[in-house]
Amino acid sequence: MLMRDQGKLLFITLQDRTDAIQLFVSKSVIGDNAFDTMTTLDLGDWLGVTGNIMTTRKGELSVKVSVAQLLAKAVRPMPDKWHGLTDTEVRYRQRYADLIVNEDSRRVFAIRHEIIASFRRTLHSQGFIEVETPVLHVEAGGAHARPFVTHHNALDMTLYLRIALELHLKRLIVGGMERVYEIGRVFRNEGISTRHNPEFTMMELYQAFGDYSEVMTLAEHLIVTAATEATGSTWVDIDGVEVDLAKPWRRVRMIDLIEEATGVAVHPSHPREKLATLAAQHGITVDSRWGTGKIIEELFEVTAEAKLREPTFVTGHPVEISPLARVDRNDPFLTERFELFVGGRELANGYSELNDPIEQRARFQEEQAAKDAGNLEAGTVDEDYLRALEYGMPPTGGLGIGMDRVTMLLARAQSVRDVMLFPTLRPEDFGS
RNA sequence: GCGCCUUUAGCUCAGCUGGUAGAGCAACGGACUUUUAAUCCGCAGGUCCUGGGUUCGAGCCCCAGAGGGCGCACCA
Repeated sequence: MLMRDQGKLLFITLQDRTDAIQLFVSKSVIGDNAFDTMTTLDLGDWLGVTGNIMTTRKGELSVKVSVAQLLAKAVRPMPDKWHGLTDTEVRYRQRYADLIVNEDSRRVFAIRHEIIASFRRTLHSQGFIEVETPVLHVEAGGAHARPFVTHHNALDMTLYLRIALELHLKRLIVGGMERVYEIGRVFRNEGISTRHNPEFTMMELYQAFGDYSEVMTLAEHLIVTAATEATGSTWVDIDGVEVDLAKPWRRVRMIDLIEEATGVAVHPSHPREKLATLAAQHGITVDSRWGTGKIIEELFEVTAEAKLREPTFVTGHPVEISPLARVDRNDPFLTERFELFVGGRELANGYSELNDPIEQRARFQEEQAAKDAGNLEAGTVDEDYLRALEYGMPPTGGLGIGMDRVTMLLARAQSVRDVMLFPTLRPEDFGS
């Protein structure tokens, strides 16, 4: 609440999560004692009132207070009522204070909620079942990332916080659930930036009898629908330019984007020496362990990725960098995979799932070999997952969307910390 | 991990060539019966992020450290 004291009259702005209303408090109405108590109220106190609706002379809809009750006292001084709270560190550490004071902060988290609710409605309407899978993993698979490591005392075993939802959800496709999704936290033990927080929220879905093309269509539908339902518009700001998400999104192969950018046609089947030379010309230090697929990915990241302002599905990732994706039915060196880029940022990733247990084992073994050679992000052989595939997984399309980044886009936030209620920070020093 | 920037009252910020710390709002005391962050008068409020150093004297200069921001790296 915020008070304007006028002697024998008080004007108080009372605010809750939905709106604000003015209170009109007259000394002659509530009596001297009650009035004196009211004048001791402070900015931020929680107040309950009863009274009649009235309009003041200036036309402000108000509650003419007959009874008021202090519900809770704000003992700590509120931030400045005009300038608000702008110190980013305090806004992130003391989100409660930020939310009390900054309407824009409340707006961002309202949008975040509406986006997630919209996703759930869309998926529900298309027959997807929401599930929950383990956060504590015996092996951290489904993505290339360094995991957080923890320990279970009673079982005396090492456990990893999940880096992806993928492998458990596909076990459920094997189990015949056909359309499943999970919206959940994943953890990656890596750097922090305006686009990265160690824990973040992913939505992953798997659709039996689908493929990467159908899943791209679904990704587009999910995000455009969420934009409309959460913000009332399909327009977003990308690097200062207004872009309409409703315009159909381009689909283009990674190797074609590299050719656009460099003027040189590339393909994972080309001689490694040729690709390594091209990469070096673009300032890439080529690691001796990289195959042609990894070099192509690096070329894409350096020459093309940052230019992808408008929503773009980049497709056809090399097999080498896509251990869980099915090989392209028309090109044995590429996969039926895509990543969605908006404003130069990756928002989503998906593919036609690899469902051949023999080929999957071979891919896992390559991952394991890379890990043994010192690649900390490489995967391992997940025997239970292979056993699941041996029971038979139907052709399946899979999709993962970074919910925080979608929220950044739709809420027009500049940092991922602005769309997470409690971003990861170093611990605060409270003295001793 | 590297670079740049930043840290002064509860909040938002000033603080000159090094001379002993300020404003507005909030708080506190008082006046006011139709105000819209913003009436008027008065009063109080400080580990100038921390620790060293230079100096007669440091918020300011130097060194080291801490928190935060941004960029790079990392993040398929």
